[in-house]
Amino acid sequence: MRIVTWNINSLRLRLGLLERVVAALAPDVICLQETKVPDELFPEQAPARLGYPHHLRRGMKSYNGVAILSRVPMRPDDGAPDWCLKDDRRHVAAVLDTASGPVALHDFYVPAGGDVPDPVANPKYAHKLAFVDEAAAYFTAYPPLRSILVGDLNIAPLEHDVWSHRQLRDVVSHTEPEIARLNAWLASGFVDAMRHFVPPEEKLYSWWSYRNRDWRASNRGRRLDHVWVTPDLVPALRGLTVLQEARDWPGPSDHVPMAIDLDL
DNA sequence: ATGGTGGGCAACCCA
Repeated sequence: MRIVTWNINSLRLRLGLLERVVAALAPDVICLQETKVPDELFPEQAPARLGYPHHLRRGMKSYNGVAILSRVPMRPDDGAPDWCLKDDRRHVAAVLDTASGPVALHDFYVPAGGDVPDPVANPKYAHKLAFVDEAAAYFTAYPPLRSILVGDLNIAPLEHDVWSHRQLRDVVSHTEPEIARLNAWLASGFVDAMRHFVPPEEKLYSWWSYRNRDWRASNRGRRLDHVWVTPDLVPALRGLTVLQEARDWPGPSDHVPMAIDLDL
């Protein structure tokens, strides 16, 4: 089973690149973030045309939005709360019907948090911290089993998840309060599946800003996108592919797609 | 210290 996660930064604008992701990675399941399309304007025929007869979407106008496309049957999992009571379409969950039994799949888009790393001065940063606190509390209260959590978590927790740990200490996405909360969320029942494959002393990024002349030359990346699995699925982990070449495709997202393989 | 580039969608919001 191959599951892809990708912050597509507008589903409608990048349907062609989504097709390219399908050709490059042949995923069984695709989790998207920042679809930026309300449900009533979702391109209804696109998933089936790409080979995904099953899909779930939770979108809104202009901002946020998540979707899961699947080749394998799944049912919606509506158990989670409305995070921060904002109804801002940052999470969709499904239960996948796999050969080894049901597996829960969570697709998250965590608030980016604005520019100023001060929850008093910056409500977007306060929202981000509260969102991660809520998610950690939820999974602590309802310990996950046979679960996969993916998405744009907008936090790069490790020193080598950013191009310069020293220079990003006070940059939102790599601040101590965010990292502490992300670690608490992870500890609520998950293992970092990306770092299962790539040792923590090795640089690993999933996002490169649009605001660089040459993203590859400067390589000022961050690992904002994550794949977590519950410990009971660790023995099923088979591989990780970060499709860095997609950052060079015409009209790219600033995030690259990545695939996790599991023997399910 | 600053501003750099994107998307959505019609003025600035957000990343």
